[in-house]
Amino acid sequence: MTDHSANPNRWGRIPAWWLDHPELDADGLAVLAALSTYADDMGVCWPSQATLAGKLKRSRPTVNRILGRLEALGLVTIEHRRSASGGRLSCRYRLALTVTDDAGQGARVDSPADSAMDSPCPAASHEQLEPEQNPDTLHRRAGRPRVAGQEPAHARSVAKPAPKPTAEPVDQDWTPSATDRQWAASRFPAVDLDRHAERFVQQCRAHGYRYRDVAAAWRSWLLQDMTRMAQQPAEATGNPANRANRKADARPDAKRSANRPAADAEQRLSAWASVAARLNGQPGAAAGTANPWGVGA
DNA sequence: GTTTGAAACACTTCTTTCCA
DNA sequence: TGGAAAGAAGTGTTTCAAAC
Repeated sequence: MTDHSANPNRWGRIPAWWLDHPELDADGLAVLAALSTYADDMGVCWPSQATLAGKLKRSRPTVNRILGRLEALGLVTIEHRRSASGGRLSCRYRLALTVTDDAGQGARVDSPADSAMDSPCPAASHEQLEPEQNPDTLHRRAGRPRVAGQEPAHARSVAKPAPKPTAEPVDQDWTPSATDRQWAASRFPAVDLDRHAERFVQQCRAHGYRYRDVAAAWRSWLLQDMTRMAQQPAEATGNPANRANRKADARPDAKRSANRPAADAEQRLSAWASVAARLNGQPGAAAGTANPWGVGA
């Protein structure tokens, strides 16, 4: 990610649904806000606890406790890092920028509490992910011609909101269309598409996931599943021992459960699928990321 | 009862110092 | 010059007492 942590002019992005979270207090929001100023466009950053404590004028243990609560709420995913030689590094924090079933817990961007009178910005201003946050990027943006749908969030706040489809739960009988099957078969000919689609439907219904474009969401799941299988064949087998050993190796004194990686992957999957669905609903809205999942390409 | 901060702890790498 | 030992530095976690 771009290292702009030392730049005092950096800024962060705070999803409105964080404010609607019933269990997120001021301290938690402060830590999330601090993290967001370090995070990249995917919400990933790795400031040390000491750094966060210094910025927030709190002690390091206090920040650590708040981070623990945020992780429990699903608002941030904490990954303990080790250097190549095994040394301990600061944790990597992944912010939950989009609403997932685990992290949302009743909080919705389109919360009933947010009437039109309470919303100074059009809903569309929540939608776009920023490619970068450093001032250099802002300057570049200011000097370059804009493509429709690529305006930064603060600029879009005064733009006319684009109509967006309503997110709907995945139908029990949903199956990929012929076009979707052709698309999937061309990329992953060895995959049992019916089985994958069935698992997708069951997972979505089990967690209450809602999508504006179910097909795009399924494509995103498929792409991510295949990527995971290619990168982590041992974990993809679902062998608990492998996951436990990997975690133990990464952090011997950890007390966290061994199934964290699976939960992390599930959360990321949901978030990415949600974003992919929205991007698919707004062609060319990837803001320079060139449609990272290739969905709808 | 809850929240907070100080202190101590464990773990590792890196640097410095000493000695053969 | 090279290896071993000691100390410093940086990280996250836990405990405990004080304040609210």
